[in-house]
Amino acid sequence: MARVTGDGTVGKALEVLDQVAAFGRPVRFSELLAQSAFPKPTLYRFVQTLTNQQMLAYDPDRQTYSPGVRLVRLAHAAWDQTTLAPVARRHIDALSKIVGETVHLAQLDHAQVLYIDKRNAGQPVEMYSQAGKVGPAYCTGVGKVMLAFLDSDAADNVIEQQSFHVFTEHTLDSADALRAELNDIRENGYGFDREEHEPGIICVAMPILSDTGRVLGALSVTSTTSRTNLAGLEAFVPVLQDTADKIKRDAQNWSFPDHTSKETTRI
Amino acid sequence: MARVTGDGTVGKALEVLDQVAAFGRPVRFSELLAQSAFPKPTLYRFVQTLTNQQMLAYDPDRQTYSPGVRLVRLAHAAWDQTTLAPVARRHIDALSKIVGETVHLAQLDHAQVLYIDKRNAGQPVEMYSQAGKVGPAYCTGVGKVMLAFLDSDAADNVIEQQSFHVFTEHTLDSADALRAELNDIRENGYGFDREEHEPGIICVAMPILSDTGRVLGALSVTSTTSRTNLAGLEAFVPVLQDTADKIKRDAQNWSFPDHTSKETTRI
DNA sequence: AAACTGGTTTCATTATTTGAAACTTAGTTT
DNA sequence: AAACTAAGTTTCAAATAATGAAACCAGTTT
Repeated sequence: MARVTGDGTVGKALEVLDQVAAFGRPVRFSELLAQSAFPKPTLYRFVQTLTNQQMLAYDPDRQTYSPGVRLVRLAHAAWDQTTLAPVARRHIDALSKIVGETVHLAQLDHAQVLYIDKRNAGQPVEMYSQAGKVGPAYCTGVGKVMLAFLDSDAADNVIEQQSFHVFTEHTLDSADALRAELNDIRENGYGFDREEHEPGIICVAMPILSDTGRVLGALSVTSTTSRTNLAGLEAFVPVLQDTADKIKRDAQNWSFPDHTSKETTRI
Repeated sequence: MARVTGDGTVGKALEVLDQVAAFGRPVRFSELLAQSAFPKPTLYRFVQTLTNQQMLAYDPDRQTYSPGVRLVRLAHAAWDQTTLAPVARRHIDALSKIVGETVHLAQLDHAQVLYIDKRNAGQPVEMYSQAGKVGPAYCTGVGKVMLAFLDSDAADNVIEQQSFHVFTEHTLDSADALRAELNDIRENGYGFDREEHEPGIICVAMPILSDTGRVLGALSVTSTTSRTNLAGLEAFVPVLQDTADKIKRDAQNWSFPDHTSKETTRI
């Protein structure tokens, strides 16, 4: 019988790590145990191991576990090497200046949208508090445009995992409704969020596709129904397209500076 | 014979993850193999597992691995729940406004200094590019003040792992020199970086200690020898102390808002 | 003091990891 | 095109590590 987790011991340990992170607050061992599939000593050892490895942090005063600092270090590397953020940075700066609205850069993680960067028109950026956040794929602009351009196996797989929780009266509430919408998006090359996630919040979203057609990520410009409407947002499509093209191009040419002997450098 | 890694299979897998992250750029399997202690099939399986788990990302076009996006999501949770950043935010904002110099907030990760937040006097913040960076503990202000207040077993362990690479003519170049310095710091309650890491760069650093005496992190105010000197920086000690106390207090009272039914929320 | 709760350890059983060797591509060279 | 090479992948028996029922050890509560 195939295990849910797969990937042996390492997969199980990472499952525990996710479980802790999902709590959103420091948790006690017993709380984890209560909702864990693992027997007590097994879970105990995983938690011990992860704590040793600084993947979890243990607060002896409160006797709680939370995600460890080692993750912050690793994520810095991930953000820098794997995400579109470093290549896209200057392009979304420019985009946000032109459109004067909030701009998001996102990628897919499992079946969710992972926000990688954000420009809050005008405001200085508060990065870490935003990047790393996840959102639903089926009811966000960036989510839908990315789904629309996945190959159909991958798309099916992701669609299957959507919750179709109804946030507003415009939320797409079924796989069929979503598939229809994805067809439209494929036709147009871009998509909207029509107050599907939060009332009064609308956006235009544009996929970032590689030359070979792989989905690299997505961009969106967000606004409110009090300031504009879908037609108003649609006017941004050319500049969004242009920005997406530039990011695509840079992402493909990007080659990492070879700092072979990297002694730790000044922050 | 005790393994270096310890922590069984999970520890080994995480060692591989670190190895990939340390490269600072996408790497091929063969590059990893060349510098790995693991035999080919073992390393191969670890890389496979980690990729399945999205802890690594595989680029099929270039046939390279890099740290995966799952880390970004996990780190968001870590930054939010485990680090001092969210509690310290308003205090370091205030501090940076008062002193008008660059302010750092750091914690220890393994034997290194991990920068958690930063205020770049005046400039708008560019967070992600900075938070997550690591630096040496033996030649930075924040590193030394944290070491000084660790209990002696932990300190010994960390000191043992320092490279004592000589960056400038003022860099402490031995465990003995460092230990002497740590004694002074323990006496005073704060410490300096006397151009030990980079010529012309100096700082005052203050540990953030819990009521029970545990090291929670450290704060520093950084400047240049062209703008001020150690005596000038020492004038900031009272306000640094005050800020550290406030962060300590808030960290201890901090209780996480209980969003039990956390549907994904807007970014 | 007995019962309970939350956390930790033991140890024989079981399942997983391990790695030498063999194999498969894909790319070069003769 | 055959022979060589390098990089990546699979096999399989032996070695090792993970597993979890049960027992144990604090503190607390009844």
